Amino acid sequence: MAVTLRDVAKALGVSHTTVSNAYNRPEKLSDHLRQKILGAAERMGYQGPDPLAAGLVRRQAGALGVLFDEDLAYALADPAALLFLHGVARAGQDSALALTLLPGPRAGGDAELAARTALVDGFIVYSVAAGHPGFLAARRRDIPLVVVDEPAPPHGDDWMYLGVDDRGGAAQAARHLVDLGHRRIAVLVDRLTPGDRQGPVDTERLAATTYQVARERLAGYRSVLGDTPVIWECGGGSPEHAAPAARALLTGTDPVTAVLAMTDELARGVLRTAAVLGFDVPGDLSVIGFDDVPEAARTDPPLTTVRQPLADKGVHAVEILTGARTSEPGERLPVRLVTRATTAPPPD
Amino acid sequence: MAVTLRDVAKALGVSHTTVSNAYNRPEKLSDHLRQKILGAAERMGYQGPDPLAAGLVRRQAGALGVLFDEDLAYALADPAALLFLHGVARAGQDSALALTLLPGPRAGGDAELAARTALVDGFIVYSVAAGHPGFLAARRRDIPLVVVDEPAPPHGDDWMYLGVDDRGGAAQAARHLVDLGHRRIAVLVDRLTPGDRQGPVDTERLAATTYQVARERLAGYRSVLGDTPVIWECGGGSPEHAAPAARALLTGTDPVTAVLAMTDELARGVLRTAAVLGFDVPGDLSVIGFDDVPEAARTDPPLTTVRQPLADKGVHAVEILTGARTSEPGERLPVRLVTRATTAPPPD
DNA sequence: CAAGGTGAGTTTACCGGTAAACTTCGCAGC
DNA sequence: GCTGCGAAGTTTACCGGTAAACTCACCTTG
Repeated sequence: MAVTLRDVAKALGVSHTTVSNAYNRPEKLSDHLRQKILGAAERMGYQGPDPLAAGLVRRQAGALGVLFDEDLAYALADPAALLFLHGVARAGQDSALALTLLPGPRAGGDAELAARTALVDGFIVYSVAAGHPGFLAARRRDIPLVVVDEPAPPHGDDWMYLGVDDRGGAAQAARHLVDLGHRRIAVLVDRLTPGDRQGPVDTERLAATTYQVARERLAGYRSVLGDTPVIWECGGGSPEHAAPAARALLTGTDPVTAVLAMTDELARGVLRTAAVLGFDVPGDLSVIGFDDVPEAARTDPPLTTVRQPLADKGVHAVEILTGARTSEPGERLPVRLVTRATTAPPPD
Repeated sequence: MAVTLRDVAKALGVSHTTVSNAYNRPEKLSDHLRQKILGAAERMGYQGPDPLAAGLVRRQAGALGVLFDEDLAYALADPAALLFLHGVARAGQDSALALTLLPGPRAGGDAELAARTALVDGFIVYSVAAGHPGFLAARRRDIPLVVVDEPAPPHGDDWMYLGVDDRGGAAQAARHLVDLGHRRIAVLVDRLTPGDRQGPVDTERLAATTYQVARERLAGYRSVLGDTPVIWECGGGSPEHAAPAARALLTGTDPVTAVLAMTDELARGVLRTAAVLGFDVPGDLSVIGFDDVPEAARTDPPLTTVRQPLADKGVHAVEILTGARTSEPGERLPVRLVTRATTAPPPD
């Protein structure tokens, strides 16, 4: 039987509220009494006010929940997600908020249950599929929720939303290639819908796209390139997932001279595969990524990519959640092309 | 005023317990009534049982707290901490536990308050200075706590502990260099005590070491090398922190032929500085790290290092905390030298 | 000297649930 | 026809706090 606040109060002959105040509102009692109470508490083995009980009556948990699309371990392995989390952590720290990473839907854990019962004051939903059970459960709770990137709000005001100018960034990247003279260009996308489907994308498949970010970036590429580019779905976001696609696109009957990868991770995969196949980048092949994760500056050669402010996005998300910043509906942060060394005019 | 469980019960003329059971124990009531209750709840805008209230009476939070030595953002930037977190996340997910990252002591946040009030069922303390206020507060709570690496238990049973064979690993690394013929060897350590002191370490400073891991690894190095090696304190753990030290050691009057870095991050810094200064590794200089983070395999040339099972450590920590694994007091996981390409006999 | 303030506690009223023990009722077994 | 029993609910007793309103003695202040 744990010692409670009332036990301490009884032992000292004071009211339990006074003991509570000794912990939470030192100014409400004399210093002398406060020391006496704290001393007695220590002696009696009282652990201090129970956080759960305090949280219940205060109606706050002191933590922010972060929801990812997949496994937590996967999210931590993704440089973009990680950088975002950096921003969240930094901002959360400033508000003395802990960060609660919710278990993803993949593993044994039940993502819905987790989101329904998580002890948090708000949710940050990072790039999650529209039907994600955890997301659905989180939405039902009446604590603030901000969606980052994905899913896009169907009506514009279903939930607070924070994204970047995916379409504009993609257009910039495509424009850069066209300006360099490229005509045979391929687009690499991780996924168009949840699942691990891979291979070239036809019109029908393209129309079935559910991921909003993929849709926007593709729209951006196509706004410059029209229908010409081959689009290839990789079935996953890691560099390894890009290898088969890169191999096919570089060694096929009509090899491309440039690849627009929808993420830096995929771009890294392309770079690696190109090196293995003996292609020179950017001599034989140009590559552009998207995100500008820290690794992008360290690839060989350094990756030309579209920079989005990932860490800032994390900071913004927290600020929107805590009300420190008002979000215009559907806010989108700017992006810009960072020209490094993986792009050049096509051979000949 | 939010709708409560009792409101729903009243509206349907059933007992509030029955409504509670509709959510938590479906088998305790008929399917028909359950659907009726869930439907009414939906209609009335009831959000489901309040997690805080449920947590209070159940005496559990459904989350594990993770405590780092510094800023959260810093911890997320450290590959070793991150890999550890991977393991924790994986294991936590299997137990349907959320991961609560506590704000560190650096930023505005009060680490003690955070640890005292965190809504968690247990603490994982990762490599934290002995006097860390958050750690002290966490210890006072009567929920399980497992310390990883740091601080070492003064008496062996003050808290559950999980570490690795730092001393043995360091000895292996030193032995490898000696076997190759190296005699002028320097040791790079991030810190001996909290703070950012940097420079060569004299006997007095060495004796003042408070970080247990540093102490153990140094002991391991010195068990092979004796008092001969120069020890240099970098004042921090990032690759950048290693640069001044490397510069001094390589360009001084009596340049070393090998560096034992206490972490891979420092080793990476040495590699980088050596390259800048035109030293060939391993021709002119041998370097050994410690940890074997993923980056270690990708340095140029790939880093010889002492591998410790970081992710497994995370898994173990969770298992110990949840009681799925019994920890022998002061358990230490094995390490082993991974010989890659940064070590060779000294020049001439 | 009465009115008003302030410091230091106390009283009272929740916060929103869950679990264990208990009641009822229909039905199978002997 | 009596006993036993499981299913389906209900009753009762907490869980461990916090906040707002109130009391009361002691000071100021005009």
